[in-house]
Amino acid sequence: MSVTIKDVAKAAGVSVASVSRALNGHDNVTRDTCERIMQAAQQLHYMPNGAARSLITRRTQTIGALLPDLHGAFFSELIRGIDRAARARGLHLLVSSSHDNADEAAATLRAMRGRVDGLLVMSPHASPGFLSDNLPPELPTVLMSTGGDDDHHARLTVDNHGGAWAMTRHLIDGGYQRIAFVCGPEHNIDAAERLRGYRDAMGKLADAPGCCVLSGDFSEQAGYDAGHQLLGMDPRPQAVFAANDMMALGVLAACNEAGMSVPEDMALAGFDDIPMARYMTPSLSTVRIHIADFGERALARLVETIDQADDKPTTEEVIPTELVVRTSCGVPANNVLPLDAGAAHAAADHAFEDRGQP
Amino acid sequence: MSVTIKDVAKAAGVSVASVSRALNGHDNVTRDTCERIMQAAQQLHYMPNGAARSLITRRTQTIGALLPDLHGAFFSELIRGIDRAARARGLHLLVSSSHDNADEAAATLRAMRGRVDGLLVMSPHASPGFLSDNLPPELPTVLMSTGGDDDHHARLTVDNHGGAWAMTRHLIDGGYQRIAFVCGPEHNIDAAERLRGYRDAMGKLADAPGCCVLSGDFSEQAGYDAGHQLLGMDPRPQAVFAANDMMALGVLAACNEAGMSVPEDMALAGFDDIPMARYMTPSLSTVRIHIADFGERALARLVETIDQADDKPTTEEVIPTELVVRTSCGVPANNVLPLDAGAAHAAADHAFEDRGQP
DNA sequence: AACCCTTATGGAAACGTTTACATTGATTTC
DNA sequence: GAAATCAATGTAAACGTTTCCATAAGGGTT
Repeated sequence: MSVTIKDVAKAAGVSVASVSRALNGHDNVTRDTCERIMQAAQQLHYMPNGAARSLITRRTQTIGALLPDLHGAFFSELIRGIDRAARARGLHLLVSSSHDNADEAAATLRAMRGRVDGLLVMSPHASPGFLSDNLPPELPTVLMSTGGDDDHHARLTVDNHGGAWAMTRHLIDGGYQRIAFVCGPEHNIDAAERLRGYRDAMGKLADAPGCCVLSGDFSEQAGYDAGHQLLGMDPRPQAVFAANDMMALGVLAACNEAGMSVPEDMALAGFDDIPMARYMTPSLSTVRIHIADFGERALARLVETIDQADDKPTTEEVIPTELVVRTSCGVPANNVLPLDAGAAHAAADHAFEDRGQP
Repeated sequence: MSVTIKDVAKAAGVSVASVSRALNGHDNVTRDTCERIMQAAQQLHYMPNGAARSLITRRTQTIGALLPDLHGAFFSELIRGIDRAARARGLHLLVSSSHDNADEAAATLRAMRGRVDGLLVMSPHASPGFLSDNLPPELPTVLMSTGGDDDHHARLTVDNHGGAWAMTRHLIDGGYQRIAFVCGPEHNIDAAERLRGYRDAMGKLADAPGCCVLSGDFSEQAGYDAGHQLLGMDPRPQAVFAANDMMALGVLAACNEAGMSVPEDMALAGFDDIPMARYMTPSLSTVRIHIADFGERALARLVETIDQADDKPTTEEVIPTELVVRTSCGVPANNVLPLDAGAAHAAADHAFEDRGQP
């Protein structure tokens, strides 16, 4: 069996209590014994058992993150932010992806009890009651991009509505009239808010002049399909606003395939500003979310909640978005009208923030 | 305080043993009491404490992953693979990034003891002795892309040498003679192997005719810098092989900025085949690693190790790589010589595997 | 020299489970 | 009808820590 604190105590000729004190850096232990203990521990390759320790300290130094998925540029960035903030505080990260499977997500959530000090939950798929049924009570939790009327927990959301509104406005100001929108998944709260932003900017009504809404699911394939549909329409839309960048990529592929050029024949915009957006040709106009900041902020918020643990202001915090105008929308950033002058800017935002590995 | 198994026992009017049995689905408990217990548990919102449970069962249903970083396309894909395999087995994932900080990595490693059933370690930065000093003994571990002479643990590596060799050969066969190579970080084992593959293909000698090695660190910025250097050389290299895709991206940016076109004025190749590679213009010729498979395989291997736990074959497994010829290298896939015919293929590998979210 | 105060150390309880073992009561078997 | 078997349940030990409390040993201060 593996070596425990008792073995160290025996080897150093002291009691387990002293070993524990020495190893945790308490001051009430002699220099001499302390050294003897350290030496014994090192020699035996002793490593304390985390489960036993956190059983009694009621601290795990770990936070759990339940995300809908772990894959893709968005989550990579999100995890980066969460990890960065966690590391800064010496916390570990227990990640989990639910992949729309509610039962599995529930099981995961229950398994978290006793293993984490707090929970970060992103569950954009509306599912009333799910959280209140399955969140361990008494466990500090921060909800990210999550719907529902749960008001016991702090909540962070992205300004999807504002971002979509701004982009739509930008396209309108650029002179486009028939602007199509490609939706995200049906019951996704982010997707719904983006659609609402588009609609509000277009003039509230679902059948406002120029309004045209296609379904999608945030996947590139869905964008590609939507692109095909768009190209076959009779009064063809002049611009397409996809609810995320991956779908914009799909639309672009469909356009290229059909020999239509973007933005000349069809303007294009996305949402998220994933790293790829600025490398595409044409570079993609999009709505930037500071995704890593989002994650970082959420973790910071969670830690606050853990530290107070009593009074919960349960406020909602909104992460702002930012319009990023590149070439794909055919409209210069300063909102001038001409549709053909959009090829020269966006060369400067070539920030080297990425570090590929390997 | 939060509700424990005792509370449930009291509420159901039984002993804690019965509650435990009922909740874990043992068969030796009456239907009647079982129901009563379940009901009490549900009503009290009881969730078992993972720390207490794994303290006695010696199982955590969690595996730890220590990676150099969590960010970027490569790790995103790797985690996807690991997560997929873990979920399939009902295992949780405790991730951690070491960011080259040895002390921090050591602390993390020790903190894993008692919290995980096994460990996945990727530590491409050569550091002899580090692992043997800090890996919890008796803890099943699989080493990924990790050097050192540790022969107690199973090991998975990528065929970096073979991949780099194949790409270099491809460039040579395409008619290029002066082929430059942009290195990865100095003490990185993946990077070293890729360099070795390049050298071997070029003719072993560091100063073989046409050989030209520039330093780098896998970052886009390094590629950009290397690109600038390359453009200033007198007998300018005809082709550049970057040790990873991100650096290739940087080289491309430098070329574009200088008005040089790829592949006409300078051929370009990368390594990894990150998702972005096929979206760039020109699309990037690269060496594909099935990264997700790599992760999946590593986890499978770890689970095997955990399950046997006694005899350790401690074998090494090599993940194959695959040459992906697109347009940036200016050489068609079938190795014909002309340098100017490389613009029409690679349109078919447009696989919709990605699902951006949101 | 008796006192108190401080400091180092050990003993043992506690954390919330699971499980080996003991106990009970019912059912079968002769 | 008593003995033997069996299923359901309870009791208590164990897992490896931390920490409260008690104890012992110094070290000043009267």
